[in-house]
Amino acid sequence: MGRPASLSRDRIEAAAAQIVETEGVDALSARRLGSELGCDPSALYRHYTDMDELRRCVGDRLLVAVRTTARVGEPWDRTVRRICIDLRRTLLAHRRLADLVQGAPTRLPNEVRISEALLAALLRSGLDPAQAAGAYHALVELTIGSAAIDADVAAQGTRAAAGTYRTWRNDYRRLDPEQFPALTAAAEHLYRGSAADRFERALDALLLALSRGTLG
Amino acid sequence: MGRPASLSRDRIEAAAAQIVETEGVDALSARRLGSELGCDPSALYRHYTDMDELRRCVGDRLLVAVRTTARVGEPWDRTVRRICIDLRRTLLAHRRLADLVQGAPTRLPNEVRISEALLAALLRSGLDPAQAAGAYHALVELTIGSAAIDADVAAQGTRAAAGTYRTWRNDYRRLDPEQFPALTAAAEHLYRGSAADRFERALDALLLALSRGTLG
DNA sequence: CTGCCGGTGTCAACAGTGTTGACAAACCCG
DNA sequence: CGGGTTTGTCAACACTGTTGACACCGGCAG
Repeated sequence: MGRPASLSRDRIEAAAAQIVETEGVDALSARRLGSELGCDPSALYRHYTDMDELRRCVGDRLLVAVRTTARVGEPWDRTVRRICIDLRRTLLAHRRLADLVQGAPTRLPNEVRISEALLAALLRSGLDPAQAAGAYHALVELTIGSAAIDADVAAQGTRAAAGTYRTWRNDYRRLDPEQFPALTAAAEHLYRGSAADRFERALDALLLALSRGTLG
Repeated sequence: MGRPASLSRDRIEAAAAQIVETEGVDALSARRLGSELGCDPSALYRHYTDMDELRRCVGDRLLVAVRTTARVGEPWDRTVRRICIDLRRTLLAHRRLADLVQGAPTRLPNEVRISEALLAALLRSGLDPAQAAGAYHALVELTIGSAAIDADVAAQGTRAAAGTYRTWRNDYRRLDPEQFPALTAAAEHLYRGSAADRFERALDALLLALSRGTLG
């Protein structure tokens, strides 16, 4: 009953995802989305309580790109590593998508799927559920944190990012060596290589600690 | 020469920090700050190019609370641990302060001070500058990530946070065990204890990996 | 069939936001 | 005293999320 719906959560989220992919999350506003859908902005409030709820749903939808199907014979730590790297890459693929996901867990389909895959791999490693939960939290914090920190620079593209990193190194190097001996000494090595490499090394360190039963 | 200034970066930032401490960063707007200072909002643009620049400066100012003076005879890993925990606590102390700091490094006074202290401790451990830089990145990513993830819940206060965590556990527990065996099995142990405890365990795992020269 | 109930989209409006360009006040220097 | 310069004021623009009244229109009951 009622007037036939021309909108649906699916159609709305598809259009919203399109906007986010091409223009970044900052371009996603009620009016912009309305014009894309050919409807009044206020119509969106018939399907979502908030723009915030809509944003969370779009954020989760974009997480479909994270692959979680475990490959046969793959060791647990390779699975975990692959998922975390994929998750981080997906978060960085769209400008500031990380903003939509960080904070409270959404418990939406894709997030649940990724959590299940991570925990399954951790349990497969022989950890008991409590230890697996601790490891899960540590891995997610590192992954989301890395994505949040790198989001702005990653949005520039790799060429521009390299220039930005060089600028930062120079800024640190130019500090007074008397006052900041460690920082000036290490300046040359800060923000070296790609952010992805730095993340993977941190991830490997954490995974090694996990495999030795350090955490939990 | 020129009209005598009634505003200054110091006075502006002090008022802004006051607003952030009492009402959270969302309350910090040009108009709100102007009314606090008894001046027109547009006057702020004589002292900062952007509201974004102003926010970064305020964010850095609030980092004064992070203690970095190394205690005599303190082992390097205790120093690192203390600074990271203090940094995370400070970021969580003000509603969404983490938002102001994450992203690009500001290279403002307090951030430089904290970076210097962290790198000094890492160099003291015997790492070479390149390894210290890698360790620094890993530690900062974990710390900022933890703060970013916990920000919303931490703003509720510890009592309400416990209830929120219980709700999440219940949501995960109620999932279909056929489809999500690992998640339902570990649900009981997710978001257990305080977020600070979870962070410290992750931090310890990372520190242990560092001390064994895993990273870098 | 009529009439109404209720879901859906439209419209106008409110209260915010950051930001800019023209203007005026107030000082220093020549 | 008359510029020149800095600093704050004012009004305006282009946005944002959100709400309440209204109109549309289908299915169901009488």
